[in-house]
Amino acid sequence: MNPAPLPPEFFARDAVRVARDLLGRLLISEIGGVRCAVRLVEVEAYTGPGDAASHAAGGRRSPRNETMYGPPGLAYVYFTYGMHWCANVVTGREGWPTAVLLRAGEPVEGIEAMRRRRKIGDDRLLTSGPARLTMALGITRAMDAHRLDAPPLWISAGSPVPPSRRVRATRIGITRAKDRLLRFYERGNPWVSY
DNA sequence: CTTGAGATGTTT
DNA sequence: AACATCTCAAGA
Repeated sequence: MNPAPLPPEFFARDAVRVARDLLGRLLISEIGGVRCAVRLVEVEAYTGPGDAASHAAGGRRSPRNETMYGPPGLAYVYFTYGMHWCANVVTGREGWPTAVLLRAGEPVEGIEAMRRRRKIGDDRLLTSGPARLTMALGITRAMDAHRLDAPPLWISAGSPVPPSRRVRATRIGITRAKDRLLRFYERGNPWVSY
């Protein structure tokens, strides 16, 4: 795993700050004997029990969201819409459910493997959505509660770098607060939001 | 290139 | 209902 991983301390902070510092970093998977990497270009912070959009809204606990209450630096992978996996990183302090959803990336390594896992002709749709991202990288339930500092899934500690080309983002509903959604590209313009 | 609707399947 | 994706359709 030559690119050194981000240590658990990196995630032990406010979710919005972690989200901001995640943009431009490499998310790397080694699954099924293949190494794939994407540069993160779109993330979304879930800020705690007061966040109505969070699985832990109101402090709710369930078998599904249990990982959110765990220590920072864990992957929280959940099943949604009866068919898709979405990957988050747990942030903040243990027992205080906050996380950052990994929404989109730019393919950097293992593009052929990503094309095999995604059955679509348009490369722009390879990793331009939270579930497209997990499909391309081979992330499933098995990665839930995995500590994100070693294979099969981790994030490089290398300096953030802007994407080299535009990657389509999924369309976001109007209920999403701008201060929780962070991305490098917005409607074609270089853009970083806080 | 953009928007929109309908189908898909499970958790809450 | 959910705010993910795919497909097909239509509009600018």
